[in-house]
Amino acid sequence: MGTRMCGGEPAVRKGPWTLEEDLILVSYISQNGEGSWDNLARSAGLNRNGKSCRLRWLNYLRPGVRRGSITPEEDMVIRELHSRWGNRWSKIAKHLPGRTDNEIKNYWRTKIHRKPRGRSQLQEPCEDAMGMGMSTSEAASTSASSSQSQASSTVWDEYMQASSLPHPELASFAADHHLEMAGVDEVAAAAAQFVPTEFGFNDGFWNFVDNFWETMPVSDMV
DNA sequence: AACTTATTCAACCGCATAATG
DNA sequence: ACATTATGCGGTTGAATAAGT
Repeated sequence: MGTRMCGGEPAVRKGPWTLEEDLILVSYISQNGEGSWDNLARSAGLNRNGKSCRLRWLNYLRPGVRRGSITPEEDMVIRELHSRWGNRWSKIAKHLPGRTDNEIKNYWRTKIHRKPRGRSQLQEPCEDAMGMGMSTSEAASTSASSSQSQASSTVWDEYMQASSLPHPELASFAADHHLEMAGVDEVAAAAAQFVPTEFGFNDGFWNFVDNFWETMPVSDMV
């Protein structure tokens, strides 16, 4: 996989992103902003198509993207919103700060609405993740995914040291994640005090978000 | 230890819609 | 009004790895 050759011409790269590509993409966007993805890919010198760049940025490299296990509160929100909207992953993701549609979709498929793949279908019935005690596979997944997600964190480590990026505006964060949520202004204002000056959000911010879910009934959200 | 099966999740694909000329 | 291009979304796949035998 990865690069495919086509009549000797180097094809547009596919497959997993390398550290170098991540760095190129991040530093390019930090200087020129996101959008115009096809053009961005060309201008940045990335041998990728625009869609691939967009996906990589939105799901993994963008500041504020939250990694790690889905919390019980998030699980609850996902279930509630899915019951209301169905597979509207991006819409659901807007109500889960830092989570992406892709991540929620994967979570739903693998943890909530488990549909066995592969040969043996006679596996255990849909185990309900409501138990929330993360199953053994959950714990395993953290280490399983480490190889790839670790690449991203390494990128950030290097990037943080090498660049002096302006801090992303909280407003844009709120716009990205809370747009349709009731009380967005209050959330943004209250969360602002936790936002550190460096790139990214600190624990206080996420604690705030977690607490927010406890106090904000799902039914209050648009 | 070697092999098989199950699981996870990053990334791709195709389609729909929006934006632009 | 139409054609073309860009963007966004949801479904699906496949490599990597864990778990089981």
